[in-house]
Amino acid sequence: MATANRPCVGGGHVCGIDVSMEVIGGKWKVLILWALHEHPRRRFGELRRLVPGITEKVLASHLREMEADGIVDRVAYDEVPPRVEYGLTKDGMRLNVALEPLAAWGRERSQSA
Amino acid sequence: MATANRPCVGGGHVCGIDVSMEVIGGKWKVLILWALHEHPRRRFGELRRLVPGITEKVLASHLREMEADGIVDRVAYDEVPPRVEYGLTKDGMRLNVALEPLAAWGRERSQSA
DNA sequence: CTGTATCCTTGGGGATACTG
DNA sequence: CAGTATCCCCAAGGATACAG
Repeated sequence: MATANRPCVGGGHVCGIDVSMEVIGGKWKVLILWALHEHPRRRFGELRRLVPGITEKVLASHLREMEADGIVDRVAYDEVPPRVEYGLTKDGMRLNVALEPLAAWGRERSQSA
Repeated sequence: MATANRPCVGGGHVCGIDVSMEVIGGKWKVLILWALHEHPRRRFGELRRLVPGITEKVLASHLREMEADGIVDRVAYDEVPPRVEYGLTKDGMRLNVALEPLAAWGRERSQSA
């Protein structure tokens, strides 16, 4: 999980924001998080439609990274045709909650713009 | 200020997180925000030291973007040698507050790791 | 349907030198 | 001190084709 090479210290304690930024740093990750929050347990194809503009390759790689980071879990059903469902882990849900104030800030900002 | 070309809608309302992500998207921006939060009204050179690893060019361009986004304000004193101070605007402070839960999430995560 | 495999492009950021 | 000006690089993403 590639530790940050930036100290990000102040007054002797770590700020922690850099850790979070690495996890949500991918171009579409917060959007995937948001989609999974509003539409729990979504399939690959549905996710692709829920995040317009993303390509299959990027969606797949982002999902794998998010899985490795423990914020998304993947359940593959052994069927034909294949079926896979993605959902948020507990930690992913907590991340989403932690993201809410930031989202609110963005919403206020686009309103007053 | 380059509007996102991503809809980021769900259930009919905009999520807003994409707006925020554009503002804090630069590689070092959250660190600059954090530094300015812990050390208000800092000079260019001080900031450079407070954010170890950043180059002058990138610090300057990030500061300019953050200024354009209205989260940082720049005060130049007409002296010799030149002296410039950077600080957070009201909106920048609110952004920092909105970032705190995310920072907490990151802190918890590095602890349990 | 759920993905890989390839190939290619772009721009954000790094290194360095220079200036008012 | 507080920045520009250049040049360069590379990894994150995009487009497209193919596979189990």
